[in-house]
Amino acid sequence: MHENLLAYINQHIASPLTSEEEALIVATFRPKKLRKKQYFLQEGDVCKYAGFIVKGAMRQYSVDDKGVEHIVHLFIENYWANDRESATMLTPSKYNIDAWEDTEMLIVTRAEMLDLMEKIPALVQMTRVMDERNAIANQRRLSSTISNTAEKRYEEFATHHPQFIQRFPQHLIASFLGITKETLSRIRKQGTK
Amino acid sequence: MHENLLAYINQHIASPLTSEEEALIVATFRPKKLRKKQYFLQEGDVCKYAGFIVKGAMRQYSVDDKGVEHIVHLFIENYWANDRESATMLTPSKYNIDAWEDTEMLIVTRAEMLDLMEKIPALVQMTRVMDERNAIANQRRLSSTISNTAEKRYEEFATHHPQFIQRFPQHLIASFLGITKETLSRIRKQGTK
DNA sequence: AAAAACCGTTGACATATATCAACGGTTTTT
DNA sequence: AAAAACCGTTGATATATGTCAACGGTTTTT
Repeated sequence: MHENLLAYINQHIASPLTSEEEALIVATFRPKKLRKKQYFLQEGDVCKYAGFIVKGAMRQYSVDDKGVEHIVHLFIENYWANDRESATMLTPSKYNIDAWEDTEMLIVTRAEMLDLMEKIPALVQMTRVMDERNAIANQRRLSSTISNTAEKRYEEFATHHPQFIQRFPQHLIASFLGITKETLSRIRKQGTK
Repeated sequence: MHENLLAYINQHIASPLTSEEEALIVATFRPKKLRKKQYFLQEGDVCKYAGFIVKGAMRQYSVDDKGVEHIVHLFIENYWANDRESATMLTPSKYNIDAWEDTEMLIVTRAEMLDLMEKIPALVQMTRVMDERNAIANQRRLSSTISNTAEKRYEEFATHHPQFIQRFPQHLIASFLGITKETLSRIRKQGTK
C-alpha cells in the first residue's frame, strides 16, 4: 500500500530515503478508503488532510448559485488531493472533493506533514519540487484559458493528459475546461472531420 | 534601495534576519533600472533572473499568432517578476516581461538565489510562504475564470486589487481578465447604472 | 507647435458558447 | 426484470463576447 508513496517520493528527491525515514513515513501516513461518490472534503469544512492517491480517481469542484458544478481539478493515481487555501488558512473550503471511482488514499494532517518535514529534509525538497511543478502547470492552464478558444484548450488538454480523457466522462472534462458538455460534444464532432 | 527587500523578507519569516544575513542579501541582489517599455525578459530567451520590484510597474504577456498580446501577470512594488517555467527548466520563455512604468528592481540569478537559500534558512521559509500564497492566488484566479462571467470576474478583481485598477490602463486589465477592451468598457458602463 | 501615438468609448454586426428540451443507449440501482 | 440514473448527442434558440471601424480627448514624441 505505501510502496507507491515511497516510490513517488524517491522519484522527486535527489538521494533516496533511508530505511528509517521510510519507516517513519509509513507510520505516519494512514490508509483511507473512499467509495465512489464519497466526500473527502465537503464545502464549508476546513480541509484537515492531504491525501496521496494510491488507486482511484477523484474530482474537486465548487457549486454555484444555480447548483451547477465547476470542476477545478481532476486527480488520479499519484496525485495529491487537498485544498491548500483552506488547509493553510484554516478557513472553510469553497470546494468539494469526492471520489469518482472507489479510491484508496494515504492521508496526513497538516501538522503531521510539517512534523515529517522537520525530521526528513528530503520531504522539504520534495515539497519544493511539487510546488514548482504545480506552479508551472497552473500558469500554463491559466495562460491557456485566457488566450485560447475552447477548441484549442480541449486539444491541448487531450494531448497533454490522455489518461484523464479515458478516465473521466466528457461532461466532467467539459466542466474542467470551463465549457458545457454540449459545446464539448460539438467540438469533438467537428475535430474528427 | 535594498531596505524594501529586507522589509519584505522580514515580513514573510518567523524571526528577523541577522545583520550578517542582511549584509549577504544586500551584497547579492543587484539593482537594475528599466525604462518604460524596456524588456526584462523577451520571448525565446531563457529567464535568467528573478527580480524584486522596488518601484515601478511591469507586465508579463504572450503574443499569439495574430499579434494579440495576452496579459498573464501584472506586477507593482513588492512583487517578484520572473518566468518560473523557463527559469526552472532552462527552456526558452513563451512570455515577455517589460516595464510599464520606469522601474527599479533588485535581481538575482537562480544560482545565486539557491546559494543564498543554503546560507540563509529563513529564505527557504520565505520561499515556501510565497509559493503557498502564489498557489492560492492562482487557484482562485483559475476558479474564477472557469466559473464566473466576465462581469463578476472584473468585480472580483476590482475589489481585491484596487491598486492595479488605478495603475494600469483598462485595456491591460481587460486582457488580464481574458476579455477585450470593448467588452470591459461596456461592463463598466453597465455596472455604474 | 505640430504630429503621432495612445486610450476609452460607441455602434453595427459576427461568432462562440450557453441554454433548454428531447432522444436513445448505457450502466447502475432497486 | 424493471426502473432509475447516467451519458453523449442533436436541434432550435438565446446570450455573451469578439471584431471592425470610427470618434474625440489625452498624452507623448518629434
